[in-house]
Amino acid sequence: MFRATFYGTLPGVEGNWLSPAERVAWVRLIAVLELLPGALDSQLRRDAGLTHFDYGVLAMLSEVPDRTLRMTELAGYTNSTLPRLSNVVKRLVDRGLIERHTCPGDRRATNVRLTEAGHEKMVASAPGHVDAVREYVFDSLSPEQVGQLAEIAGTILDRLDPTGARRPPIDPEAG
Amino acid sequence: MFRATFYGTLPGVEGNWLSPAERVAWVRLIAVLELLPGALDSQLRRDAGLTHFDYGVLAMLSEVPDRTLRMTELAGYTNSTLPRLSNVVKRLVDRGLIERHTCPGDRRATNVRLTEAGHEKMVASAPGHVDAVREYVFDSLSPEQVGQLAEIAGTILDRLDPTGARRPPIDPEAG
DNA sequence: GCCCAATAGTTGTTGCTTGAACTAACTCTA
DNA sequence: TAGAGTTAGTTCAAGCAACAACTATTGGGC
Repeated sequence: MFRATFYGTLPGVEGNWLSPAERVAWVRLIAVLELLPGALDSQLRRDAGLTHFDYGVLAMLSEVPDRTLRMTELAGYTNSTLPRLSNVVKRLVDRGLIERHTCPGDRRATNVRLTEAGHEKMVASAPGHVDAVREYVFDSLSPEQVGQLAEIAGTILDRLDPTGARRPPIDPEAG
Repeated sequence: MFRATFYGTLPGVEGNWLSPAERVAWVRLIAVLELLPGALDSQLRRDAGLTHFDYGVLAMLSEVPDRTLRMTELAGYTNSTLPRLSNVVKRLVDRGLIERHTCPGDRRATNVRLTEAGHEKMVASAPGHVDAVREYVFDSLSPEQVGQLAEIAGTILDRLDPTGARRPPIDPEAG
């Protein structure tokens, strides 16, 4: 068996390399990072004609009061950027799933609102998507592991997004 | 505070929704999935002029015997596809970091080999990249969490890649 | 009241990924 | 030793994302 450690060490070269345990965790995390988004995208494209990002936008809107959010706020909550969101929103508007309104109070700003057709799209596609999420992730994790995953991902997020601007307020009792 | 749970429940609609604990874990995992690849990419582009995928290709080659792999094998180990790898390899060949050789035994196949320049590129960029990995991920995780992360990611990978074709053999003692 | 900086979005360009064709080479079978 | 089917890899077109440049609006200072 050869020593394909993939990341984290280069034999004979000085460096603050990862430990063996860290290397194993890192290789697997990278693989999940590379495979899971594609798997989620495939399921949603096939069953709902939506990208995972489209779904995230609609899901976010479907759960806020009045089903309306500012572009900037929505970009933050979907871990995205304004230019990317602007293009996606344009397509979703063309498909009648959301609508744009210039904010009356601040005419620079744009409010995005889920339409009734958009809500119906979510009603039709969310259960199937959640089934896929269960299949890929939660069905094979123990309750302890779910808690560990939340802790670990939260810790990593604190490093990636120290200000917390990208995290919408969550009420764990909701639902 | 509103109830932005983002994924996993649609009030008033039937569905096998996620539990509150699962929702928290899922929202955070999604955020890591969306932010971490971009963060790794930025560091490598800035400091080494490589994408994270480029780096993965070079890293994989740098750690196998003779620094040589088949295209198909390399595509599998980098969680990629043949078309994608084909384009990336073309660019890396143009930059002199790797070279292509038709396999003598099977003239359909192509062997890709890390050049000396490619190895030097890795020597120059790997330590900085590992520092970034530490900063984003491992510096703030306990040893127990590293083990938990390996377990959890491994379990998810079993679902995403049941055949294991995408996982190179790993020797945790290596390094 | 006017000017300058900051904020909110959009657009346009460039590059990359994906998926579908396509070529070339190999293997198995009759 | 054909022919059929499979495997390896490349190429092409379409769609999406990142980055930079741009417009429009607001607010603050003099």
